[in-house]
Amino acid sequence: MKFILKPKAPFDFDLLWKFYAWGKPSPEIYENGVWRRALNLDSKLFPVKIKSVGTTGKPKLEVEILSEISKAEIKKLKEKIQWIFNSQMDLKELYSFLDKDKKLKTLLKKLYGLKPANYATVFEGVVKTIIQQQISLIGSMHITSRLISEFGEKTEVAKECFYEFPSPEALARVPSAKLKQCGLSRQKTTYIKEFSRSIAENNGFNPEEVVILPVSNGIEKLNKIKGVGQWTAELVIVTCTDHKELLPAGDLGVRRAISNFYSKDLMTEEEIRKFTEKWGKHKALIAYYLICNERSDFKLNKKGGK
DNA sequence: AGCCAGGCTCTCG
DNA sequence: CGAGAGCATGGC
Repeated sequence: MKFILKPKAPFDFDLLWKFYAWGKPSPEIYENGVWRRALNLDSKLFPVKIKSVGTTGKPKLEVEILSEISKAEIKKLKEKIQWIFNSQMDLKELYSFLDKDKKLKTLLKKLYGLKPANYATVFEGVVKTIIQQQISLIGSMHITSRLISEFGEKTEVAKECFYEFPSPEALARVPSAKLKQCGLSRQKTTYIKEFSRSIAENNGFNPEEVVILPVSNGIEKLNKIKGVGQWTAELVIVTCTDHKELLPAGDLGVRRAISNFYSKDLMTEEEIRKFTEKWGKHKALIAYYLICNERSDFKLNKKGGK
């Protein structure tokens, strides 16, 4: 079955994936303008395909579900999809803010209609962000893809594979040695297994709660997870919740993007915090725009991947 | 070839 | 406390 989603304008569906298309399951795959992945709702797996059938000014997304689905399930899935694409986000305030700044204004032309995606779940966000610690973004993407291909749920429709991120249960069950084979360090293997097991066993901590908590409480909760320090917690907050006022100022990528844009030597975390005070509640979004701006000429997977 | 890349925990002094 | 070791991969 198919239905149409109408995101809040402006919204450029394809723009985001120019920066993140990867060709391997992340678990989403974006090819030729079509985004696909499987989504797990209450232990049922739904293969989903999405493409843009509108324009940036009048955005429309065609959503196709390639399995049996009930009315109630459609409603839930729709909410999930809107969440993942942040499609209802209102960019008006951000844009009038950027427009008043001579330098930031230049971002509007290139990145008009860009919205940041959210990770589908906080669980997925935490695991991915732990993998990203210390190593390069590309390196972490390879490892994450292997994890998904090996241990994620998948379903095939018309010879196309749809992947879902591995469940806590699945990752808790996988022997450490097999996780390590994906390229994870010994420590990261332990962090991910312990975190997965604590959720699978339902030890009272539901990471998804973080979405509705105030930032400081969310970070506090996340910091209790072994393997999650300040950097990881802050990244999870900006990539998994609506708290876009938070800026992960200690992140090297953020520091570089902001410093470069203003032709300054790499600023320290403190300098970044001071410098971005005037950005108010738009901090994370502006930083996100700067990172994508930097990446416009940056190509992933040059060699076609292995 | 070897260093660096979107850190974190544990250990030691 | 603060500094330092150790860890893993891919890219340059």
